[in-house]
Amino acid sequence: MGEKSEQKREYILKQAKEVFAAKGFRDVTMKDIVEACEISRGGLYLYFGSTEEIFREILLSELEDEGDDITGHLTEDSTMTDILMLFLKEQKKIILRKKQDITIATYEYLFAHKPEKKTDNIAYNQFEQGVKVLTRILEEGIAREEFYLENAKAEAANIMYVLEGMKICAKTFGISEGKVDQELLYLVSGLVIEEV
Amino acid sequence: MGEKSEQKREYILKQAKEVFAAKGFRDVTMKDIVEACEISRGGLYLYFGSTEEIFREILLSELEDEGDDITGHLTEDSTMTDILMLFLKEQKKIILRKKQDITIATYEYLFAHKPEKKTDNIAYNQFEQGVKVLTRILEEGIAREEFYLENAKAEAANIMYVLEGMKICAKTFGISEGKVDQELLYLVSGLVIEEV
Amino acid sequence: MGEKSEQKREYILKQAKEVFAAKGFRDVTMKDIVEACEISRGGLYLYFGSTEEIFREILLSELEDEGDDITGHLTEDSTMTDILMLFLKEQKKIILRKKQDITIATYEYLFAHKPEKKTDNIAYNQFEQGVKVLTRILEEGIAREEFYLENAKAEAANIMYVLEGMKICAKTFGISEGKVDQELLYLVSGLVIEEV
Amino acid sequence: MGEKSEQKREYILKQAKEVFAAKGFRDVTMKDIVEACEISRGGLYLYFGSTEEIFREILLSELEDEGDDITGHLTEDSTMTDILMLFLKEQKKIILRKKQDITIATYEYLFAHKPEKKTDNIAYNQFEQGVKVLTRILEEGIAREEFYLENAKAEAANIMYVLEGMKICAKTFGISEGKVDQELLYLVSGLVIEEV
DNA sequence: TATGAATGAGTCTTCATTCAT
DNA sequence: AATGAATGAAGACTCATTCAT
Repeated sequence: MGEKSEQKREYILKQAKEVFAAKGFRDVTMKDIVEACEISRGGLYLYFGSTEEIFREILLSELEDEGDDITGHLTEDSTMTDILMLFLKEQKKIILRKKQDITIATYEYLFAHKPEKKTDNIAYNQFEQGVKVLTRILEEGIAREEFYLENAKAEAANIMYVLEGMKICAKTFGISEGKVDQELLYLVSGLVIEEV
Repeated sequence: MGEKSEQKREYILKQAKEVFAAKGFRDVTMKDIVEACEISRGGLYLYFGSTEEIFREILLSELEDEGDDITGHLTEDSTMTDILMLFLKEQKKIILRKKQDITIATYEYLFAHKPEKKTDNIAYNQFEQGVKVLTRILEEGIAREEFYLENAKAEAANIMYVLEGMKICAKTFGISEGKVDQELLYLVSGLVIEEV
Repeated sequence: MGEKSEQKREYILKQAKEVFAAKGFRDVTMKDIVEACEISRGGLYLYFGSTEEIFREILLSELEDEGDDITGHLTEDSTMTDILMLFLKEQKKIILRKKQDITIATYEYLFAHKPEKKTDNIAYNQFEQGVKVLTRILEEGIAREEFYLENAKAEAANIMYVLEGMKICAKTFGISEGKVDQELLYLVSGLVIEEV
Repeated sequence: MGEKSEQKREYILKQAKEVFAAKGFRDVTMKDIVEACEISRGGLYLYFGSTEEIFREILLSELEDEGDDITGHLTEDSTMTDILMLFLKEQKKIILRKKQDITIATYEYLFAHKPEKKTDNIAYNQFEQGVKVLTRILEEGIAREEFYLENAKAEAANIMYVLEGMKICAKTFGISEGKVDQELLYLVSGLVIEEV
């Protein structure tokens, strides 16, 4: 059999995630996770060999959970501006979330674990996925004459950098919700063709 | 006494900076620094009590080194576009630098050391300083009719977020110089009034 | 779980006691105990967190071992003088013992660990316990007209101070067995009603 | 020259005594004394090689300060009971003193520094000196028919043990002034011939 | 004489990891 | 599968003592 009880595996990841959210990545020891799971030291090693391994798993499952939310909305009859706003609102939630937030742990992990191939890099994939989704939204918006833009892809990248910037700022010195709203509004206002 | 030899103090900071650049903040031990300085364990403790203390000092001296570079140019007869480009070029260097780069160490340090007052936070001060400088440049550019912009301050914040975003992306998955140039160009092109 | 193996716990205490008897309290390091037990550094910390903790345990078990020896004899048909002599002989053993003697360690420990409440103080309890036992013996002796005394409790306290005095003298400059006998005899001779 | 400046030597001993009174013997480091004296590390070593050496000196000068106080009174026309009370009052002060009290430091020192010859032992000398003084007082009292006693020397030793006992009890668990008075009164009441 | 920077040995303490049961 | 006692390496920190000035 590949991996003992799949159920227990999931349980460990769930508990461990809370620990990482609370302590970041570097401060977490196997002992912390053992205690959070109320299992034995040896028991944990049966499933995972290190905090790195555990965190990588958590990160991958996070990546799966995200994504396609927006694409589902692309077929609806709402305007592209609405959809863009929806996307940004989702990002805002990520930027400001406090509970179950492994953002700092993720940065700490990434600083210490640069994969050989860029495509193995979770952060890269997440960024590129964002650019892709945004590009689709913007292009469709241009087609529908909602947005005025010459280069959808460049704008998409630009927005993603802003979002990344706000994310790291939120974690290093904190940003108020007001500031985030203000910035997101500024981003959108630059795109939308104002009705006369 | 000004705390033992000021010269040795500087020497330790210099050597330590290299260690932090190479290993980040969390991985660095007092032993690492002792070895890099080729002094005794006790000798280091004569000057600094912890890696935190050492890194804080490095960070503060970094902060001093930066700053007013640009403001000096404000009186010259170059165009504001030139000055903006100069500012961004400086930022580009920071984003892409490999040598003596304590960016990752700084993030790691900040994650673990959130000061009570926001104004004590080095990252916050650095960000706000950037916004201020940019705002001055943009406002002057607007006055001189080089830039077309309604809200200089909002644009300044926007640019700073983009720069922060690129900085963290560079450290988590790497950005090529080309990408940075492209993005910076995109930023500027949105501002400048195109000559007919 | 009753904290790992109770057997090993006892073993550590036994070995540690020898170390404390040999070196006093202050000179003993966790390393000393680790070596005396032939276990690993981390292994010791599994059971005890400090020399203080270990010594406290030893002290408490000592306290249990002592005590009621004498009271058991109170019902027998021996004279009270016999019983008093028995008590003093026991004390003499304590004063003069060399092997497994943690007296000095105990003083060192007490100097450094004064509990808030007097009733938590092991030395106080030991002293008061002695006074109580002696008082009972003396009172019974008075009742049986073996001893001539006006204040049993005061005499009990007096005897205890003498014993404490001899204990500390034995440890600071040494007392010969002859001197102890002489002093104890002097104590008793002052109490007993001489037969005509 | 034997020893640099005698004045500085005395100064160091004076400052050091305060440190020992505050921290006992074992906890005091050369650094503590350096700081208390506000001299340099090397400077202290010029005069003394260790805390042991310093403390020994303090102890010896203490011994000199004590003593003959009482013998001076032997020629006066006060009763021997008065003189005995005076002696005990002096001892009471020692037992209860809090300020400038190096009693604990002395015990700690003695535990670790048993001299070869008993006559080199400060504690022994102090004890024997006490016995001698008391014996003289008691003998004179017997001669004057103030005290009823068969063996002055034995009683003297007995009293000294009681005093030692109270001293150590005071330091390990504390004795109230009332208790000390009570005990001393009990001691004297056993000696004095009651007037009819 | 006097200074105080520098040394390095020694202790404490924590953790990842193993392994007998 | 699971347990948890045991190990030992590694890092932090302090102090007595020396030595160039």
